[in-house]
This record gives sequence, C-alpha cells and structure tokens, in this order.
Amino acid sequence: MIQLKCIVELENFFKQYYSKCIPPVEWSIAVEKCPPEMPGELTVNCFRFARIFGDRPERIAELAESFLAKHQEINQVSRVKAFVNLGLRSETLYRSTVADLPTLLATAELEKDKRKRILIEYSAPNTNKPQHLGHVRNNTLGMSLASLLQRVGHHVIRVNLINDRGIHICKSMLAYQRYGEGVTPASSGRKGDHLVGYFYVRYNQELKRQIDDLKKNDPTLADKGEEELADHTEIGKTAREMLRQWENGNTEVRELWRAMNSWVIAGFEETYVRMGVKFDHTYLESDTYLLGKDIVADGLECGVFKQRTDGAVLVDLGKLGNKVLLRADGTSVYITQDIGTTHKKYNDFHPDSQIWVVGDEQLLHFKMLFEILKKLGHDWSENLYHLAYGMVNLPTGKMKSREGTVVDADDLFDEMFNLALTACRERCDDTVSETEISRRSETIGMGALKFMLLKFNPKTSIMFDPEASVKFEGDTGPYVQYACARINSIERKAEERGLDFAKSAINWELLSSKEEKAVAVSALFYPRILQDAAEKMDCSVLVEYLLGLAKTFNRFYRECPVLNAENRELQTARMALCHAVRAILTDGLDTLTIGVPDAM
RNA sequence: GCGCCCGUAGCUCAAUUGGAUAGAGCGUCUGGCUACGGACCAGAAGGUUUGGGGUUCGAAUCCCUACGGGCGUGCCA
Repeated sequence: MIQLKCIVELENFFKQYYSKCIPPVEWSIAVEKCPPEMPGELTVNCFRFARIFGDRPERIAELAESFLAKHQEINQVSRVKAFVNLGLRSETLYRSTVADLPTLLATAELEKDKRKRILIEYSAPNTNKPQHLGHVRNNTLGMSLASLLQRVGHHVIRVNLINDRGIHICKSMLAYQRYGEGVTPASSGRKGDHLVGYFYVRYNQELKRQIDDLKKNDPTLADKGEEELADHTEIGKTAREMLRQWENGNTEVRELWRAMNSWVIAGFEETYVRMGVKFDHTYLESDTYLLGKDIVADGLECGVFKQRTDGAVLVDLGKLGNKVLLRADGTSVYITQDIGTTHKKYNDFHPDSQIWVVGDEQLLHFKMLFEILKKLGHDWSENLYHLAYGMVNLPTGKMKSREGTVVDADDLFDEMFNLALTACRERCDDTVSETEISRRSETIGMGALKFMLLKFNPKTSIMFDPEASVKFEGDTGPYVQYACARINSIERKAEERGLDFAKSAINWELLSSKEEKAVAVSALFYPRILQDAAEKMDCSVLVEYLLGLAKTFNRFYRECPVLNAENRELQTARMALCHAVRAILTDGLDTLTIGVPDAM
C-alpha cells in the first residue's frame, strides 16, 4: 500500500499529540480524493477522528492544516469545516504513483502474515440441463473473486461441485430412454449439455400432460400443487423408481447415467473454456453425497445431535429451529452432504477459510450449515463464508428452466460475439485479417458481458434487459478496453514516427494540468481499491474504479496531446503517464479475468 | 403468520459504511476533431432518497412505524 510521507507523518503527529486518547487499536488516516470543485487533490476528513481523539472535528482539522502547511510535499492547504484539502507538489504526486509502476502494482499485495489459504467453491451445476445466465453470473462472480483474492496475495483453491446425481438427472434419463432413439452428441451434432437438456424439457412436457389427465379424471385434484401431483403420475413414479435403481447400482441405469453425464460435462467444459473458468479440483456429488453420514453418526454419539423415536436424526439450532440430518430410513439430505463435503474440502486442502458462491435463496441453508459445524466444534468453522448473490431477472420476469424463459449461456456468448463482430468489421480496414477480427470480437463480447455482471454489487438482484445490457458504450467493459486500445495506438504511431521514449529521463514537473494530475491521483488509489474489493469480496468496487480511471484518462487524452505536444520532453512525460494508465487498466481487467485486445 | 433482504433521476445502478451541494451510465436535448482512434469528449434537463416520526453537530445510511416488492420458512436440491 503506497503511503505518502506527509500522511504518515501526520499520523505520527496525531498519535503523539493525542497519545492519551487514542485507544491501542489499528488506526490510520485513509485519505480521500478531493471533490473536483475544491482546490487540491486529496482530502483528510477529520470528522472521522473526532470520536477517537475525543476532540472537536474543527480543532483536529486546524491542527492537521497547520501541520500539513509546513510539509515539503505539499504546496497548498485549505480547510472547510473539518475537511482539509491539500494540493501535492508535482514531484511528490508523480513520484509516489506513476513513476514507479512495479512498486505501485506490488503494493496491492497484503503483508505476508495477512495472506490466507482460501478455498472457493463456485458454479456447482446440475447435469440435467445446459447453463444459463444465472450460472454465468455465478461463474463470473466466482472466478473473478478467486482472481481478486489471489491478486492481493492469498493462496486460492478453486473448486467445483458437480451435482451429477439425483432425481433431476433421472428425469432426463427416463425421457431419453423413451424418446431418445439412441441419439448421441456425435450422431446429432448437438452439444452434450443441450442434448440432455432437451430430454429434461421433454420429461416435463410429458409430466404436465399426465398431470392434466389426472386433473381431468378427478376434479377434486384441480387445486393441488404440481409437485404433489407429480408423485401420482406414471412418469413421476417411474423417475423415482429409476433413482432407487441407481442407488442399488442397477447396471443398465448406471451405464446410461455415466454416458449422459459425460455428455453434459463435456458440454460444460466448452462453456467454461469460452468463459475462461478454471478449477483446481472438481468434486462429483455422486462421490460425496454419502460423506456426511459418518459425521452425523459421530455427532449423535457425542450428544450434539438427537434421535427422534422414528429413527430420524436432527439438530436443535435454537432460533433457526430444528433441522433433520438423516431421514427415518437413514438416507441423507442436502445439508448432510454439505457437512461431508465441507470436511472433505478441509481435509484435502487445509484452507484457512472457505467461500461458497451460491444464490441468496440459500441463505438459511448456509446459516444452518455453519451453525452445525460450529456445534461440532471445529476451529475452522469460524471462517466459512457464503457469498450470496441475487438473482438475474428479465424484463419479462423471472428465468425459469421449466418454462423455457432462460437466457442460454452459449447463445448469449454467441450473441455478444456477433454484436462485437459487426462493430469490429465497421472499424477495420482490409489490412486486418478475419481471424484477428474474430479474436478481438470474442475478447470484446465476453469482456462486455463479464464486466456488466460484475458492475453490480453481488448481493443485489439484477435486471438483464437484452436490448439495454448488451451495449459497448458508456459504463461498459469495452469503454475500459478502448482506453487501452487508444494507448496502444499512440505507441504504434510513435514507432512509426521513429520516436523512442524508453531511454529518456522523465521530467514529471511538466505535467501540471488538472487532467494530468487527476490521472496520477487516480493511480494512487489503485492498490487500496484492490485491497478494499478483496476485503469486501466485491469486484464491483474494482469495476467502478476502472471506469473512473478510464474516464479520467479519456479527459486527459482529449485535453493533452501526447505525440503532438510542443516539445520532446513533454511528449516523454505524457507517454509515461499513458503507460501507467495502461498498466493499471490491464492489471485490473486481468484481475477480473477480462482480456484486452491490442486494437479495436 | 413468522424470519431475512430491498425500495435512490424516466430506466439500470453508485454513494469511501454516519460526512462537503446525493453521483454515473442509458434515454432525451445542445455542442465538439484540417488532432495520437467519435466504442470518445463538453454541457443541459431530470431528486421531498416510498410516506410519516425519531436519534445528533450532521441521516439515503441508525431506530420506530405504515405501504410496496423479493426470498426463505421441505425429511427437495
């Protein structure tokens, strides 16, 4: 974290001056960006210290003002109420930021003792249908958070848990047996997850038909719920029977199951590759779903859990109520499996903390899970975190797989790609090859999509309007990529003109306009933004910052010619500023797992 | 019914966690390259932060209340 000398010295001054008041906690001055209408670049907000120091805010500000006024790094100080605005000398401003990029980028990393081993689980798809926009949000949040945590120095373990077992996949299998006629991804040319998803839809069509029949034959069922009626239909019963056969290891069922799962997983892999989603390890639910049972048995033995007269095992979670962990017939439930996999993940990787990227409709589930693990007395159970994100809604309402109102992931990627392709073609002349245009379009299209999903605070549910969301102008990924492309372009032009700035010394004093200073001020905050975002586990903090920096750069670009500046010295300094901007934007986008095209 | 979350410009979202005159983008309107790239820049209009009460130097943020919405409240996952 870059610290300005003047601020560090002001901290020390306060520590001494208020030595009797400051409690022995970690305390520091977090400088803020000065509002544009005020003179100066930075602000020290002394209202914040009033309670800590036990003094009047204005009085503290007066002290800060007179201390800073004498400081060599500062050329201007003013005070409004308890806000102390300060102007930095150019030398200080640029030397502390853009002049030493490697240090600036490196200071985003936490000190060694604050770095942790963090295991993060995301994606966790079911193998009965292809992924949709909801999964895309999950995948994007998961991999970007993993990347962000790694960027600030943590050791990150990325994990997927594929739900390859259960009634959902039996539904697809049953429909396949009845209507599939032996079709395969190879024979049909269809992507495996889409092919299996077709049979899942087919199952639900038949189920609906049978439910309608039931209702027609018995009008008293008219107001019963579909879920309730499903168990009374022929196809519903057969699906349940198939699950039993699966659990009994029926060869035919197991073989079909293996085949169809492998098709889906191959399809997912294509989707993951296109998104740049990676995992260090993938768990399969079929391997892990029985894991929790022994732990529940142990918990029962040592009295943490209780057994009901019918044999079911449950736990009393106080305000959260009772939770069943094993049914009366001894089979496990959803949470039993999570108790098991959480242990397994701990034993496999020994993380300091675990994160789950899972939708917020499961908030209670995870509250219960964490409570249960605490009751079992594991010291690591304090460091479990559910990153609960909101749903993605469409202008037409909620996305529902069964009703076919989902935005398919692969289709969406194609759509983004094609829009970018059209835009790229318009801008490119004959000298750019078709493969290059295609490569750019993929980077821009996918970048726009990920950036859009990351722009929102994860916890809010978001509205995806295909018309409005799929844009490349304004607060978008391509806007940030474009700033990089402009810098690349300047560099290419410089080469064409035979200009080589590499060897020249830089006179930072020349960069005295407010547009130039704004770039350096923005750069100053980059390491802190990364750490804030990682601390909050919220990539939208970084997204907002990158948009701000790109905007600041575009203003500079407009006002301050680089290669056309009046003399070589000024050209050199401005070119160096451009390099710094590109380095930060690239680093930031890379942290979000978004690529940058050379040109666009 | 109970629990959790939310309500900010026409729309989609911010607001340094209680701090300066609540900010961006889209959309609307106006203006801007004989310039290193117009996927850009400058400006205008748009707000009783859902309503009402309270806490204090200070509230979109905290408390109470009313209304409106989402999710959960499965021995489904």
